[in-house]
Amino acid sequence: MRLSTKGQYAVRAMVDLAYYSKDKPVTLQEIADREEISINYLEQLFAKLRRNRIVSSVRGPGGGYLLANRADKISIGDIIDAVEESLTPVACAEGDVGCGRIDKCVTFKLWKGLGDRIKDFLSSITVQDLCDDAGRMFKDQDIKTGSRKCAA
Amino acid sequence: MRLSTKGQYAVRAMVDLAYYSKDKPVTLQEIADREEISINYLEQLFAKLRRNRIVSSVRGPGGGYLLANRADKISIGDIIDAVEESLTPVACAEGDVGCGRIDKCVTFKLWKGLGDRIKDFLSSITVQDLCDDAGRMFKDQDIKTGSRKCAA
DNA sequence: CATAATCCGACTATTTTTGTCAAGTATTTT
DNA sequence: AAAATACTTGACAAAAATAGTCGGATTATG
Repeated sequence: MRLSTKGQYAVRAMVDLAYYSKDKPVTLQEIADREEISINYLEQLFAKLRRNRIVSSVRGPGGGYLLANRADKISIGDIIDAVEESLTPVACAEGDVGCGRIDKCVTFKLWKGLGDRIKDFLSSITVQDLCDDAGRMFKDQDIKTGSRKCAA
Repeated sequence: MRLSTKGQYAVRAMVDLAYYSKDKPVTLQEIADREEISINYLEQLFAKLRRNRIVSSVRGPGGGYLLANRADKISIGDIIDAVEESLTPVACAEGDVGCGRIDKCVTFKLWKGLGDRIKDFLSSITVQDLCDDAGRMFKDQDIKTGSRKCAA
């Protein structure tokens, strides 16, 4: 029941981006340095984030990435959905249809229920919430202090 | 964020066991047939379940497995804990200690919160609950109808 | 044009998952 | 005691997912 690093990195990168992009684009290089994530790997993640319209990009010198929406409109669930395949704990609980034998499957309701809890929780927390936390935690310090060394 | 089949199989097998073992032990072969799970794989799972005192075993002809406790005292969380490593979404949220930088890590609270929700939910549902569901669903039919063909 | 940045697709190594297999141990029935 | 039944253990292995790398193409700026 582990979230892949893909999801963890994406959340960290998004918080970092929200925290540092006031108006001008932030480059992946900056984020990679602060968060200590390979820039090549970040590229993959941001490609997905862009396709899902979580971020927007500006090419060329001076370019980089921006949030596509207000930070308080982007939930953690949105981010993980974008880079990760799914938040449902088992395949048959995907969507609402199940395996076509819902009425006969004892465990379907269970996994569906669990998936709903997970989604509800992650939808209830926004990038803005985490940025506020970060602001309180770091005040003047650089935000990177927090994410460095920490596995999550 | 997928539960491995190990966890899914274990839950199905435990419900099957609870449903069919009124007093006498149920053999793995029976469970394997009904649930269409490789008996060799089931052996591994039941070894863990036994070590965690979720089930007890009876050897020799006529032997098999029994629940070690009342079905309403065994939660789904117990089962998954026994066969699966962990229910925490990220490594650093394991236990309560985090990475030793809790006070500096922006995302720790998030993952800890998610893990708590997952655990709370899975602890709130017991094998008995699922058996009751199964009883309502199948009435006279064989319970296996449900689990067969269903990925979960 | 040179440079700084994103964009894109292919490739690879490692780890985890999902089993299988074989030989052995313990127990009960006959 | 022998045979049948069932659990135990540990090694092995194929397949899938994860994590990360690499090279180059594209785009915009100055």
